[in-house]
Amino acid sequence: MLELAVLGLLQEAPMHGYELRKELTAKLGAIRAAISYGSLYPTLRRLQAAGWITEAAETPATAEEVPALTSRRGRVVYTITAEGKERFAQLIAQAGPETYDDTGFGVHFAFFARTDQATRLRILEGRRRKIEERREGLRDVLGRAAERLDAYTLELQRHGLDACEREVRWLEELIANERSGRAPADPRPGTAGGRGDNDSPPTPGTSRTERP
Amino acid sequence: MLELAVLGLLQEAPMHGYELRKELTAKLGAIRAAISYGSLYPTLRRLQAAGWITEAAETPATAEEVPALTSRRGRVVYTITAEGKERFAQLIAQAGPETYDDTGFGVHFAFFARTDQATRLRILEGRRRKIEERREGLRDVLGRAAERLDAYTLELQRHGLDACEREVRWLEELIANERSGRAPADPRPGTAGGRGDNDSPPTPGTSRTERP
DNA sequence: CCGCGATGTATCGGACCGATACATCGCACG
DNA sequence: CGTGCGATGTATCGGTCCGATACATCGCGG
Repeated sequence: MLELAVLGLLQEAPMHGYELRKELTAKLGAIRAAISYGSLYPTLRRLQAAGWITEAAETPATAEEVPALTSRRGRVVYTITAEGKERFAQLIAQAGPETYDDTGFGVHFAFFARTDQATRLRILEGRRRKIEERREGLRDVLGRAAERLDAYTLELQRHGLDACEREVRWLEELIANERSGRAPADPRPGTAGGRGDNDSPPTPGTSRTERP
Repeated sequence: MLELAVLGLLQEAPMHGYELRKELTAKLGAIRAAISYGSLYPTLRRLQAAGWITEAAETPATAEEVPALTSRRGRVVYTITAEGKERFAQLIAQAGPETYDDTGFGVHFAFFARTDQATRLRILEGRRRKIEERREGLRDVLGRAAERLDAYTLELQRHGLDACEREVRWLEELIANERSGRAPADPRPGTAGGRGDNDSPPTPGTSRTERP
């Protein structure tokens, strides 16, 4: 999951670790607390070993007059490679079971602007299915096993059930929007948000496979 | 977290691994998918090594006529020890930072019936504080950094913000109930749910309508 | 009688987290 | 003028937990 997120962010601009973490936190703040350096740095090393990103020590050119007395540790800037972009496209398009759990879905959703419409639809529907299953499980417990459980546990289930129902409704809305070729929460096309580098045209009918 | 959950469940009855997992899934279904055996069995071994649970192979006494031909692997039943109960009480009472994250809070809440009122209040307020912080973070992003983000990411943040606001309201309600000495979602005492083995009297003063 | 789904125990590699360590920089406060 | 503190920045280590996998038994329907 982290792999996908890092690749996605570096596609927007080269960054160093600290910056990456901040951007990650901003982009994924809705679904997870803040990613740890204990995950980030090993992931960066892994990605680099695989050839999907390159690492370049920041040396401001005119800085060699500074002696190596304190062995200045410069920032390390990571840049995505062509292979990395391919890898990202592959990861974003293929949906495994982990694509539909809370974290996995959140990360995929956060990069929907770089995802073609067919895949978006597939992911939204898969997520809906999963949440519906969870919802049924909770309903079962609240119905059949209610007398076995104490009031607090029951209250927890009720709150969870409510959250499920709410998310299903949210997904329904997104799916309907997606089918009618509109951007999220954007009743009329043309106003489509991201000025800048939105790869995939938000309108339907398109969705060609990739570039040469 | 798993440690706390296992200790809590075994306090209700001795169980074997499979059963434990099912109960765990029922009790915590609202907050996490289903715990993996890859976590459960190592945890059981850890708890046993610490002396908090004991492990007993199930041998139905009148079964020695069955030869060891197939080396019948019996079910292993785990029972909590006195030290284990102490450990559980200690874990449930002390609140670290991990007590307030999604999973940690869920597990603590699921055992609120075995938690004294002061601790319940402390945990609910700590959780509220944490969610309020997350909410503020999301509001910041939606306010200040909105133009940097694409429409999908924004939509994700909105949904997350909504969930935060909802949870804060839920917590407020629970806190108010707690302060007034009522069971959750139970406007009048006397109906107090858990008939059975609730160790800690649910509320001060009220609700001693215990049935035979 | 055979297969299949539920019951049941167990391990292994890997992802991710929390704590910790250490170094630099700018600026506010004394 | 210095000094200390919060932000920036890189990095490791131990430990928890997950997903895949393996293997064995049992009851039931076809």
